Amino acid sequence: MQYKSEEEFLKHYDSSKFEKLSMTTDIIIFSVSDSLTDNYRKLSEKHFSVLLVKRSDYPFKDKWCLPGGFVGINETLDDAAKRILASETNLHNIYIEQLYTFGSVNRDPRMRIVSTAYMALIDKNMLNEKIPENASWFNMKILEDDKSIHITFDNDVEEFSVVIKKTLKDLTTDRYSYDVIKNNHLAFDHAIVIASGISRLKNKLEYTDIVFNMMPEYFTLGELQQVYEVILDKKLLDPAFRRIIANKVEKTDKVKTGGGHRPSALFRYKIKNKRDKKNA
Amino acid sequence: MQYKSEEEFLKHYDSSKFEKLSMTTDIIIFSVSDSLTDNYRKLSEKHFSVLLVKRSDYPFKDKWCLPGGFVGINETLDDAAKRILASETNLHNIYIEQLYTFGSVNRDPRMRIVSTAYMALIDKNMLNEKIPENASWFNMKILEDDKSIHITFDNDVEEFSVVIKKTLKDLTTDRYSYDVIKNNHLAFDHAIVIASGISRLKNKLEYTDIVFNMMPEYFTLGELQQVYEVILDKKLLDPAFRRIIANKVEKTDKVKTGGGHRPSALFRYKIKNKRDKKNA
DNA sequence: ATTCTTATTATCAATTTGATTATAACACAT
DNA sequence: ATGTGTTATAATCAAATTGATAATAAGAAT
Repeated sequence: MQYKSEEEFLKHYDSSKFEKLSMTTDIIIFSVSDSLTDNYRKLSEKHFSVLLVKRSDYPFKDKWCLPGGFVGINETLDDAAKRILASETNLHNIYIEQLYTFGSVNRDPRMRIVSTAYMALIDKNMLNEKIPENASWFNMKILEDDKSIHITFDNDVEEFSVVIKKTLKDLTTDRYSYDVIKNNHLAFDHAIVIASGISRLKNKLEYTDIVFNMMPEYFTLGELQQVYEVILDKKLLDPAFRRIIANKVEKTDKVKTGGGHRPSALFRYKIKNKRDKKNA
Repeated sequence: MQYKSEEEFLKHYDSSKFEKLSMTTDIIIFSVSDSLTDNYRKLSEKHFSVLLVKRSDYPFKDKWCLPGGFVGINETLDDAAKRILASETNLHNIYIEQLYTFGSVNRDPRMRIVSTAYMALIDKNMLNEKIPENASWFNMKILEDDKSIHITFDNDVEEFSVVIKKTLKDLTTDRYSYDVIKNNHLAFDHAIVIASGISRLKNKLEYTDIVFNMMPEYFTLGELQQVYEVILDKKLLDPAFRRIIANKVEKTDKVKTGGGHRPSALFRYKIKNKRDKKNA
């Protein structure tokens, strides 16, 4: 059949002729938390943490999963992600970026569901409002090598771990494909989604200022370094770290005392001067 | 209603209760081509090129677009991308990676269609089989600054350009959102899809070996440098380039003569020694 | 043989990194 | 008040990397 114009074509268009599926978005909400390690001296240690939700219904009843939900027919993917993020945290203006779209056929036992994963970073200190009843922050301990990723999740009530095998997918870009080896507590393919998010975040830590989305307005360089160390799972040398970070932050006249040692200056993220290309 | 088990739940599950939509994949197939600049001396110049398809039907009849197609209900996104890639090039084992999922509501005038874009890189010399009748390679000339991207497409028969405005979306990661300012020849939101692909490729050129997916087995360092230069749209200093590339390639005993100057050695991509972390 | 052109290596200063050591200043114990 | 432990912060210096320019190489054209 021939149409004379785009308008005419669209008027007769039968949208039912193509197969349709459902889409969801899942949000990996990362943050760093302070855990008291020495109650007496009020020393705290930073942890890399993720927000998980306990499933109350089938499928995967009682397993933990990422906050997520269906994408409305008149809703953009970004809007769906922001809606879900806001419903979990009551926060707006949060850093969020699209991560990857997971489209294997049987990732959901109910039906064909393609899910676009997003990664959000928040400063937990902003979380005045309570998170929902069925949600919980889990501290993560990540051990990664060429072959596998081992993530331990801990929310003080329960602890579990997942093990993911990495297989080099492409030699030129060092991309890996992930296979879950051990996972008794995370629903769907969310172990892999989280692993992908961790990988993205680790990479972006090194070449962007993304970390500041997880920091409060004022922080010490030691605290900032701890955040890098706990996410990258490696110790950094102080002087090298300070050199790298130096032109991204500015010293304020505030200090943090009480640590039983020399007080540390509080710094603040420095809004980049666009003319100064070296800050990029 | 309460179910006793996951099996029972799934047996009664009504998949029609959620809104459904269609998904497509679009593939940005990038390559580099040699264009003769001096017929007499057989001098050629490299161009960064992309494969476009002319739409024969509505919507966007007679406009150019990326090769793409609907994702089958029992087909993974990756499989759909590979299927479409193979249908355009008759090539398998091509480098392909997922790029981004475009999910705005009205990106297709027919109905709600979410599209996951993939980027593929090929060496055009491998293309023995002809590309389809309605497809064409376009050389691209890319001019980019902080504010905009200007891409000129040229396939020797026609030439057109698109202009895209960049708006800084996030300060910490220098992410931009793209708005099409001028576009009379590309269908859908494919101008933005292509711009996103170019951005991804430019970035990956600098920290991966992705470029070798576009190179023949044997190449001179001059040719390789030209590929970098034409994609990044800037001149590189020879010694610096050679230092960076040195441990990624190995010299063979073949040479390329006939250029009216000292012959150049032919190199080959060196498979990385996994123990040598410095090559990563 | 001379000249042109690009290939390839050499050279060297400038800058950036890696790593260690030195100094600062608070909190606590004596 | 003094000393000790702890982390903060700066200073130092060798090693490695980068930016930039100059020097040499070798086929092809004249």
